[in-house]
Amino acid sequence: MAVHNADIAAAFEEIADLLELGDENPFRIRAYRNAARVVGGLSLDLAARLAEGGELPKLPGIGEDLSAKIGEIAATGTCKLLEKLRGRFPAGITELLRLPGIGPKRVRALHEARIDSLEDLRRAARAGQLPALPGFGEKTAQRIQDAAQAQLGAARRFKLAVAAQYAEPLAKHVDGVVAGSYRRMKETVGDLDFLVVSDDPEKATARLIGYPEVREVLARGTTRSSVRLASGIQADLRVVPPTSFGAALHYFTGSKAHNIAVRKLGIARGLKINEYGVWRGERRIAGETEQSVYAAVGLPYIEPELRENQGELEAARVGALPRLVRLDDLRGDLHAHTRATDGRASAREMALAAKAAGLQYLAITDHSRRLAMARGLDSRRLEKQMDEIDDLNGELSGIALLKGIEVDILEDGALDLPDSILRKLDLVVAAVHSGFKLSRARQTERILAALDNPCVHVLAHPSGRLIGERQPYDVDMLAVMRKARERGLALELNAHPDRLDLNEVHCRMAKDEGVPVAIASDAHGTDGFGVLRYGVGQARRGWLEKKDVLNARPLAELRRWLARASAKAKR
DNA sequence: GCCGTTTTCGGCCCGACTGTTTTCAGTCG
Repeated sequence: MAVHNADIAAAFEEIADLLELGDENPFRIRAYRNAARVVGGLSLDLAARLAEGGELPKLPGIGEDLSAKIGEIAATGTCKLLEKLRGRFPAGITELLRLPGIGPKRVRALHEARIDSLEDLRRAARAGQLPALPGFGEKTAQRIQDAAQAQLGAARRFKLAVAAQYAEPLAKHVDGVVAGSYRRMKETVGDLDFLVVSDDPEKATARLIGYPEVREVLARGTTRSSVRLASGIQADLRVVPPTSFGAALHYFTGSKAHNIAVRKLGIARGLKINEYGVWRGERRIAGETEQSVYAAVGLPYIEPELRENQGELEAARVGALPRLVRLDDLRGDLHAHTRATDGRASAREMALAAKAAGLQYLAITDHSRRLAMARGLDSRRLEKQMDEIDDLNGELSGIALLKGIEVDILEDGALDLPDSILRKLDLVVAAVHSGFKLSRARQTERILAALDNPCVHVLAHPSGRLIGERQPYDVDMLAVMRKARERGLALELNAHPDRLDLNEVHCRMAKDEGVPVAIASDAHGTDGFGVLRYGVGQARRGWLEKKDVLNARPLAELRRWLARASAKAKR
């Protein structure tokens, strides 16, 4: 059973939770949480590296002890400390920590009253036992009871595109900007953070509370308030004076780990950084803009998508920040469907919509025959579509159509259409749409075999995940990347907000491995190109620059790349 | 548990809101 970085991170999180329940040194607990975050966000597979006899890289905040624990968990799936801590508390008690309004102190109080699970908690709440516990009053007890019953423990996160539908109108309503993980373009958003500049906080707060979608006011203070919207999403509002705008925006954009790291840099320079500014003693020396905050600690501006304390501060210090790809860098789109299969528009309509979206080329890549549900194309229908595209290219100006296919990778790694027809296309995108449950070894072997087919140019949605719905299939992504590199192929970053696949970690891996990434809309209708902005957001979180993105190249250059990939295959 | 152009020991980000705790702890972001 392979141990993944996510498993190591989960073990460290659980250790942190259990140490917290044991009232251990908070800085030791923080060290474990930090290690969980660092390991979880790493593109290098640590267990695989160790299994090959390699060394662990030097990781920030991970010293001798945590390195040894990584080795232990990589080898055995667990570690002695974790097992010892698990023995100290009943199984499942950490789920209580996930409830809003409950932290380690109250979980301990519950534990002492023999309340050790969500089920125990519901029973005790119904029996009216909670208010009598130390540190609990009527209101706390009621809040916890509501949360336990509503299963709020499984903190709900919203896909970025869904959050956008709530965030943007509300930002307009309160005349503020959205900060938080939304601004960092994280693929899912837990709550919405709004920042309003005003010398009249009362008025700004009243506007939030008066928003028609507000269902519940969770907190209401002089500068900060929180509400829950009808959709279930929580919105937090902060009001600051104009002189503090930059410091506040920086603070509320996060991430928390990035902010802590920046504040530490401040401390080293004798500065205090909070949401009101950068302070030397009583004097504010910066804070009107985010740039001024970074400048105060000797750094250039850092883009929000990079602010995860995953190396961006070190890169900033040595002038090595990436110049992140932008939406307007995209010249074309390499994955779109038409009515011929499961799309909703004709090739002509899609071409015009792509042109209107500012693109210069669009690959038509309908499904292949195996995907019967989508009326996938066989060779005969594909030939017909190719003729249609030739005609359209003769007729349309300002947009070029590429003849392509999204061909299924069958379970044995063969492609769903014969090479004889695939060779006639401009672009072949290969994709897995079945057999998600294959073992890691078989899945990897299957995909590597498909990438060895000389006709293939791009691997679509490489992990197969659907955010919040379907786990990625188990595949050795590093092996896939190395094969793509060897063959001169690209990997797709499918920009559909349900997919965002490659994820940010794999984007960074692709960059490190020198594999170009195609940011593709997978549009099924003329309104399908708007999602490219989410793909670009994810690419930016993965440190990708214009030069790393295949479809940021002009058409002539793309054609040369496609020809080279094909020529390489023929050798 | 980590870490060092003040330190190998003694620090470790900072502030707001709530509820119950009569002066502040717990939780959250």
